[in-house]
Amino acid sequence: MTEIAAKPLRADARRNRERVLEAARAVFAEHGREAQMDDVARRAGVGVGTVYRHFPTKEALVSALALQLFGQLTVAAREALEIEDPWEAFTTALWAGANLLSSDRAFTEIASETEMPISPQLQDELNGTFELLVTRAQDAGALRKDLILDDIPMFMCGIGAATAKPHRCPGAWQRHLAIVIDGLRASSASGELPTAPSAGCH
Amino acid sequence: MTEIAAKPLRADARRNRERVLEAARAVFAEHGREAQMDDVARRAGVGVGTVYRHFPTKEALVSALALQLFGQLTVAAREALEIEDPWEAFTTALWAGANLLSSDRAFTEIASETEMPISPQLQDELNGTFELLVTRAQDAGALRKDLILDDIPMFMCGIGAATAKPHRCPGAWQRHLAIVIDGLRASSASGELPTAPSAGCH
Amino acid sequence: MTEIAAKPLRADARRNRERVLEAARAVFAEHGREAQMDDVARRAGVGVGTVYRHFPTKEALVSALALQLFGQLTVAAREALEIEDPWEAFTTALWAGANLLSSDRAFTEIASETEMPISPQLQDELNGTFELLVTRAQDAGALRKDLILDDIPMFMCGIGAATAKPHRCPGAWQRHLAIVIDGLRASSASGELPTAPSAGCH
Amino acid sequence: MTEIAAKPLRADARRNRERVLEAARAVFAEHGREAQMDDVARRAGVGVGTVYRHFPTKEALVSALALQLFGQLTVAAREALEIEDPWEAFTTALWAGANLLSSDRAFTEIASETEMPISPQLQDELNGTFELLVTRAQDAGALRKDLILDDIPMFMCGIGAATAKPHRCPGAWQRHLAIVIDGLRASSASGELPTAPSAGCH
DNA sequence: TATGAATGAGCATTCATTCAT
DNA sequence: GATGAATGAATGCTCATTCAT
Repeated sequence: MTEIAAKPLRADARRNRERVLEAARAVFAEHGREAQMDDVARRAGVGVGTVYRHFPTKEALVSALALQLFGQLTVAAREALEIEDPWEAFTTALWAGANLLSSDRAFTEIASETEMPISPQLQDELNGTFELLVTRAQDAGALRKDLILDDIPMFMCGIGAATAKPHRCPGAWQRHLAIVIDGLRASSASGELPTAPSAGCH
Repeated sequence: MTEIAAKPLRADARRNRERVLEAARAVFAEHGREAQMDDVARRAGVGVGTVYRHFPTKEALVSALALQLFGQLTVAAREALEIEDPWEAFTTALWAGANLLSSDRAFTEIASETEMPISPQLQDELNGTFELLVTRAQDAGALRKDLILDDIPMFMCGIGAATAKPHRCPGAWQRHLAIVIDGLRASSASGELPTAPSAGCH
Repeated sequence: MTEIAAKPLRADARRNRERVLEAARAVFAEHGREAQMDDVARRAGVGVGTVYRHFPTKEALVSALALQLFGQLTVAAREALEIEDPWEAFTTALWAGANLLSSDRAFTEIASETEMPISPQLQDELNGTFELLVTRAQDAGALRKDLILDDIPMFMCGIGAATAKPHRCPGAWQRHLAIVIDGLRASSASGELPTAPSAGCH
Repeated sequence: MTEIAAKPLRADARRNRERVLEAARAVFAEHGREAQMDDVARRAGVGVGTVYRHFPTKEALVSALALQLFGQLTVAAREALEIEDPWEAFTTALWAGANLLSSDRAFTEIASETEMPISPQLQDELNGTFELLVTRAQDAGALRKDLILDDIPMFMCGIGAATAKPHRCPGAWQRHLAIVIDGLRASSASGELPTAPSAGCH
């Protein structure tokens, strides 16, 4: 009976959490880090107190947003893994990731500023998947051999920046990524990349 | 001697202006837009009032910083123009620009957020110089033909993002740029770049 | 009972709004325009934030104060209108107005500086009421014929000045008004008043 | 010899003092108390330092201004004293004083806020002169007997308020004073004035 | 001595966070 | 649990005053 009574509340709470997250995503996308908690609350149609019930801190809310995005990115990468052609699989994952970033405007800004708050498991899974994508493409002779895993998030950030509001034309980030991908082909490598940073570097 | 006697006060003031600018550069580089005027003042070893005497607004200070950087970038580009080999000239300019960005950490953030506060003349000169670099490299058959001028700042932003504080390893942006440059070779082009935005697209 | 339950929060808020207004009245009365928001907050026993929640700007707070006073003045004038004797009605309104001003010391200063922040309706009502008072007293032959509506606020300001802090003795403004009123009797007029300003002159 | 050398400097200094005072009068007249020392200096064509050399404090500068005005008022009153007809002498003094106030717009504001900084001697002379004017007019049966000396500055303040910038039409203060003067005639008195404040009340 | 650059306390305002209802 | 009013530390900016040149 307690369970029956408890569940509806939980459902309500979860629903509220979703609404807040959704609102936060929209608001932060539009105004970047500068967006205010009150705006999130208003957009979600709840009181600020409710926002704080679910996310004890603005920081925590932003983290949750980041987590969400990385989840989606992981899913996309895993889907790409199912593509047979290793190069196509790899580039598909890149395009998918870039697409995610670009649909969430100010996210790049947020992501760059925040200490990435991903759980180790998610991090591992994401890394693992991309490692597979990279290795397979390299083994197939399509992807340059000197690319390392740590270069990937760097591209993503670059793409994100190309998406940033004020000065880009539509289509800009697609051009950027296309060039980067051309630069990633094994055939494009014009020599070793500089100072490969020590493996686990963050 | 007349010169020394002419503007003794101005000498002091100019010195202070420099100190403020220098401090601002450091502080904004470290904390981004969020840096506080008081911190700039403290770092410069002057009172806030002095900061405001030289830059009537936080915005104005940031603009001055931006102006400075773009000035340096212009100079670097013009120097690169004197290199004979067109491809080397072009890539040298890119490396110089990236180097500037990377030495001024949070500048990317600032640059992305603000309506570029550069004077039209400087803007024109910068554009003109890069246009020359691009055209020459393309005419020499070294640079892919589908690259347009508007792609350049996009790269720069990307590089800047790769420099952003929290998650990059040293050497990361160099790898990023190296890959991008490889992707820019005429020989790397694997087809036309997507949706070339209409020329003057901001 | 429903009423008590209906808006419990609002009740609290409204109470606070009153407290802030009250405090503001006292503080501005004592220090004039120069009074500080923090002082208002302290006097009201609330945080500054609360003051700003109710009045988004110092200016807005001052306006609210002005509005309040003019409201009271309007009420007083309308009450005076019910007195039968036209001269007595008119002078009663003057005394009431002066009394209001004098109980709110620095209001004169505020009133003189600001573009009157009254709603047009209130303005109209106040003007209308005084117009009636003036006309009736003139028609009865008690009030000098050359007095115009625009002279009234001028008297009020004069009275207010007579109330201003530093150099007035208690009772001063009463003497001032008494003399002015004597000067307003039809029988006192020693010739036409100078340059009657064109009617609607502001 | 020192004296010969010193004098020219004194002359310069005095000249500067005049320029500052003049500038201050203009600036304060236009902007009231809010005017800034820098504005005064700029208008006077000197550095702030020079302003401070002559007037150690903003307050002191304002006081000097007030003193100046009271000096002029005293002169005017003494001149009026030479008019034969006692009533005309008295009213002439009033008009002269009002005229002074009205030509120096924001002075009223300043005067009301500041503790009158007149030297006892000047104060005495001003009081003495007006006392004479009042007594003579009363003895002649022209001025109401219940007017006391302390009522005079009150009028002046009232007139000043009528001159204050924002809402008066040209000619307003003249009307005000005309009415007050009519109220001051012995023949206008409709009874004793209220609560005569104890003599030296100031 | 004049100058105007430097100073820094002071003030209006914002916004993340708490807590009474 | 939800609400939104209250809080107050933090921040950009001003301006009277000082002091090196």
